[in-house]
Amino acid sequence: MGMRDVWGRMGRRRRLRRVAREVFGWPDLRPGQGEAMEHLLRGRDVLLVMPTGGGKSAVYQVPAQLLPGPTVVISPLIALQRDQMVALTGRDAGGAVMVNSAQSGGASEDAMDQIRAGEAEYIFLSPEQLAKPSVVERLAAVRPSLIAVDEAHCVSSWGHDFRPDYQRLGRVIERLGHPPVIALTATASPPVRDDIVATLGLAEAQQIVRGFDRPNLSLKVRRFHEETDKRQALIEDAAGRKGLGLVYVATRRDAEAYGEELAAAGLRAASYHAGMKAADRHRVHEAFQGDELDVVVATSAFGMGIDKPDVRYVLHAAPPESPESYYQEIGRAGRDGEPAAAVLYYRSQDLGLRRFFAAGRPDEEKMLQTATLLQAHGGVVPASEMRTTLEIGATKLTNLVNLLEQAGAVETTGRGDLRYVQEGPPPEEAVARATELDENRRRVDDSRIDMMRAYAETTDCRRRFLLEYLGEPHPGSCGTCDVCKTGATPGPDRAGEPAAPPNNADDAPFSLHAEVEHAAWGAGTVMRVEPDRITVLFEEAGYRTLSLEAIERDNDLLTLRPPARRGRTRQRTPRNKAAAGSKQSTTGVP
DNA sequence: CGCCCCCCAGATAACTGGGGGGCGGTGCCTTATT
Repeated sequence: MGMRDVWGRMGRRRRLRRVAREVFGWPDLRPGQGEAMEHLLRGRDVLLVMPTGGGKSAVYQVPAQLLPGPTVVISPLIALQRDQMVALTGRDAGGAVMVNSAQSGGASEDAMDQIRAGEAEYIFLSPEQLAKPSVVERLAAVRPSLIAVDEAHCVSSWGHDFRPDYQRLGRVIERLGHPPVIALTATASPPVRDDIVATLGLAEAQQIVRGFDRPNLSLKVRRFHEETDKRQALIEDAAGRKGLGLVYVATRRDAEAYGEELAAAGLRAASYHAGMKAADRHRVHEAFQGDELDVVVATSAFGMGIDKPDVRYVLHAAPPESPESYYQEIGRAGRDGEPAAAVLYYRSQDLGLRRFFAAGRPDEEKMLQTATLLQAHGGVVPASEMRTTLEIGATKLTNLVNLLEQAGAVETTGRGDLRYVQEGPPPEEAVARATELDENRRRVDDSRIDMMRAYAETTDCRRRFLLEYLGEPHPGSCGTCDVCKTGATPGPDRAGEPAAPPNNADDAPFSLHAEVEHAAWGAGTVMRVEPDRITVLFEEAGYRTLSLEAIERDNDLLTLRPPARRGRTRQRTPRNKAAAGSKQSTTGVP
């Protein structure tokens, strides 16, 4: 963007410091914060990956004070919008408002009026609000000077089907004149970062990634064959622990069942899942914050926005769908820097539920109908009309439209209406293309589940596994996870197998993060190197593990890609910065 | 994909085993009815 660089570097930093101090009461900027803020003032887009409690919100709040127009904050949960708005209205920061369905239409109108009149600096909304052309038009008219996408990993994890309006935020950003954009998240592996940058359409985004390592978190996996054994062991484990804990389960039913069993074992236990009444959920949340509970048993519904420093353990009764989700969930323990435990109670069968969740396919019949109707019509069709004709809801239609758009068959007008692309492929072909794209995505999702299995069954250092998955090389073993401590995997399948020695990326023919090309699976990046095998993340086939023996046998199977041919840009953060950030984050943030 | 539950058959007195159906997560939003 062509923002004039009216301030020199030192001037910018000084101004940012002053605002941080005078408006927000922060004595100084933390590592990573100042750098990200400066990029925004310079008109650049930023992707910031920083742990919760590291001061992510400050990174958009402070520059917002120095930029001329209002700041649009896109946030996935109304509860998060509310928390942040309340925090801002307590300061002399220019006012904050929100627009959502939890408040009256009048309140949302007032919010818009305040933004228009310059009486509010920050406006909080969900992606679904921004799916309404009227909302986007009104925001565009007040020329926002900054857009913050909070919990940006949702763009990647929820955009595909659950909340498809995330997939459309790139268009919204364009319609709002593409001012500087900052995407914020606590956990994102390199491919997820790329996905966020691509989906939001960030230009030359500066990626600022602080380290992920949490040395005070001990990692452990306990393997079981029988469900009842696993259950009993988990209950005994939790009942014997001191301090506050979280137990993550896969189903609502298990949230209730484990909650009851832990209560019977004498703990102050509460269940939490999305099927509960809002008032009950709220009460559990309050009790958790207020130290009235020993343990919360929850589905993945519990966690976003939580920043309680003294959680001492996170037990998983079942594996989540990816190592990043796992890291996100265990990262809620030990934020105070004191020792905390992360234990996965694992049965390979439990991955079945995750495979089921990942298996959902788009409705091809409705997709074909959508395409056929639009092409036959030849003109612009309002989305609402299409919903009525097809008898489907907004979520489903947005999903189909997203896919058809990616297939080059359908486009949306500025007013949010639908139109068949001139010279676009015929409907049958469009559906075939869209289906293939969707299958690609499912293959990658499936391979993430495979990586979760690999974590649970690894005979190597668990910390290294997670950190390398997240793109942070970790030479050597941590010495504190269960594998490092026992020198062998605790599982029944591979008992007795010696622990793998630390890898030596320099000697390996394919080193960590090398860009490779596979005869059948195409382009990929080496994500993990072990003595006898490597794991590659292929752009279309997902994570695949290849034995070095097979690679040596067939010279054409896997080849290095020359840098010029690399399709996608990986991490732009210099290594030394990531390492410096890593050291900072180990101090723990209360 | 893997489970739980129900039903039924077959054997046997209060059981067991097999087969089939249904279910399983995350949150915006809207809009009509108490």
